[in-house]
Amino acid sequence: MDVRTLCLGALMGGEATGYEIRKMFEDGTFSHFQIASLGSIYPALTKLTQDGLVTFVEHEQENRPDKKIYQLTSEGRRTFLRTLLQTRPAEDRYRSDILFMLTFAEEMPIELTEALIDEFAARHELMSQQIDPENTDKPAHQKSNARDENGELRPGCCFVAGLGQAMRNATLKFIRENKQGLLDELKARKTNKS
Amino acid sequence: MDVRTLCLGALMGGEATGYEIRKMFEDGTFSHFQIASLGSIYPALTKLTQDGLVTFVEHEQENRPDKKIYQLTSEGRRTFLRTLLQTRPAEDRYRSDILFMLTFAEEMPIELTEALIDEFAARHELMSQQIDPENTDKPAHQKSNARDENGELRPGCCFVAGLGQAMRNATLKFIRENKQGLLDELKARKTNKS
DNA sequence: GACTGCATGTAACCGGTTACATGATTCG
DNA sequence: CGAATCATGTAACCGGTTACATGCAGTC
Repeated sequence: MDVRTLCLGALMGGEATGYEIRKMFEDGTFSHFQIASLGSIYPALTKLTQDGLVTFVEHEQENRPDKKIYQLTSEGRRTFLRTLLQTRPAEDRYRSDILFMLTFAEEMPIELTEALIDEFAARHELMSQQIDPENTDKPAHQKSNARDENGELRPGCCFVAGLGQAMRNATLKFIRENKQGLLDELKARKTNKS
Repeated sequence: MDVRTLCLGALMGGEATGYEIRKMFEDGTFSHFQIASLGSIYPALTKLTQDGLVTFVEHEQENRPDKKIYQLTSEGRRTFLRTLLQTRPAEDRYRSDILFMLTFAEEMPIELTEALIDEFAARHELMSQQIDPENTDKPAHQKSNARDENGELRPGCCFVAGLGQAMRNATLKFIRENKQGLLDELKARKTNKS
């Protein structure tokens, strides 16, 4: 799925600026399973405007560059919905340098192994907080995209967020339960060899 | 982490052909958290050979193109280890078209939602079988990379594989427990609206 | 007869990242 | 006083994917 489609999806939850769209992928609703950087979002939005799938209203701001608040056109909405129906979703892909590196735990100093595990846990802990199912406490002006026009939580979002949460919890639990075991075994091996 | 480094890592478990390396990322040890396609592996291997980080022996085969069996040089090994020590691992990224699509469950026919969930579950189930911690039953000629020269399971690999397994299990469990709930809620909403 | 697995390789293409440019404000 | 947040935009670059080329063996 290219950034254009992703942007259309982001705008399904209501109007937003390019900057806010990035936040949805960085912090918000979509952060666990899609990414997109500003360098790709802005051109995508421009292209979508040319194709008539989105429109924007320019809001002047003092001491700040003008805000472009984007919105789906009815054709944009239709196009996105059609895409949903027609797209064969690509395979999921999870990339993790840390896990790749940990595969070689034997070959590196134990302190590094521990540091890597801790960093892994810390990062996931952070994400975990961001998805917190009842992230209702966020300031109202933040486009969360998880609610529809009536302010109701979209069931699809709940489901997906819940799934993300379940994954993270399992990850963190596994680390809590197995980190020490790994470190101990590595230590044992080292003393055996020397 | 670029494909070159990934290839070096793949060869840490012993010699392998380009084709076998791809399998490690497709099916094997690394399949859950890194990917690499043949189109990137072969050029990477060529480059690594030029740089003296790997060598290969050509094995003639009948009725088949020659096999190039690659192996780390001692410099390759050193380089890889240095990379492990020096690299700041990039952020983990999980991309899932299916989860993105499911976010918009409200907007699509219930059958599609169900089909997507089922496909998601099926794919994860498949991966789950591939990582099966005691995947000892695989034919011996398959380079698994999970064992060291003495045939012992590398503790790092165990840990990472276990983590992958824990994630998958949590995912599948969540789906079992919440799929029907989501579908029911979607149905309820539809009848409410009409 | 078609497809999959083994086995290597090349090259066009494309998409996204990174980095730069600009600039005020607020927080630590 | 520097860093981060808000806010947009451009362009070079790069890395990897996709598709093509080749060919035999075994399976469905």
